Amino acid sequence: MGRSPCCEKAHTNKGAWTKEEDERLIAHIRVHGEGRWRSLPKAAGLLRCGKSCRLRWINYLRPDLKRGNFTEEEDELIIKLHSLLGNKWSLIAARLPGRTDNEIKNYWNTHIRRKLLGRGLDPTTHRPINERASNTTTISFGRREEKSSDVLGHKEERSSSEESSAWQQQQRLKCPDLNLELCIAPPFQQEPVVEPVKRKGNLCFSCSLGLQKSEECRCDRFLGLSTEYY
DNA sequence: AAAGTTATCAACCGCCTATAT
DNA sequence: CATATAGGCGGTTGATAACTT
Repeated sequence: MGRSPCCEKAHTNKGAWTKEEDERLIAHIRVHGEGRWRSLPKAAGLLRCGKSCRLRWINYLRPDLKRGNFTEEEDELIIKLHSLLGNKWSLIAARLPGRTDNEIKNYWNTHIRRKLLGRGLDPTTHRPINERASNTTTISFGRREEKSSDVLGHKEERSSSEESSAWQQQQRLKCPDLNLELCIAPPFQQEPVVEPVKRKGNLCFSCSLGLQKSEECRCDRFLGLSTEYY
């Protein structure tokens, strides 16, 4: 017994949306508003999964979507937010009006990741890549064709090349094709942007309730970042 | 011009959480 | 409190456009 499917898969369309499907979805949401995604397809006369409708609306049809290329300011804001939040794309998207989490996620994977690598920064940790060599310990589990003997102190023990190759053969049998590398690094120490107490104080009541984008919001900062970007 | 490779991005999948019953 | 359901999220896939050989 697995988890029940979110909708009836047998009678639902998949893949790219047609113009007609888009129009039906838009017309339905204009009249009934967002929400009740599970029942929406039937009500709107769509042969789609509710989740698919929600995704199509949020990522593509919503009228407030910005579209177009990301600006340099948006790039830097995404990088800054990612260094603070990690892969929390929905939280990052919440700070970029008109952009969706899916769009930002795709943009990160295709552009920003490379941009950071070009700057010599690890896109995951936001730390310099060459820092890895000095601050990390690498443990390798693997067979080393030529040098395994000297590392483990077997070099002197080998009296002939024949004996050496027999020992290597033995090691191969113990670790067939195993070539794993584990890297251990100290946790990333990010300079706190603001003091925690102060940060809390900067959140207005609606934000403290998790309503960052509400009309009642009186915050001018979020996670220590000025909202001057937009 | 054709074939092969790479980049892009819309859409799907499955898991998790919040809420309703 | 336990269970069911809906919504939301992040990771991944697949189609296709763009580019290279």
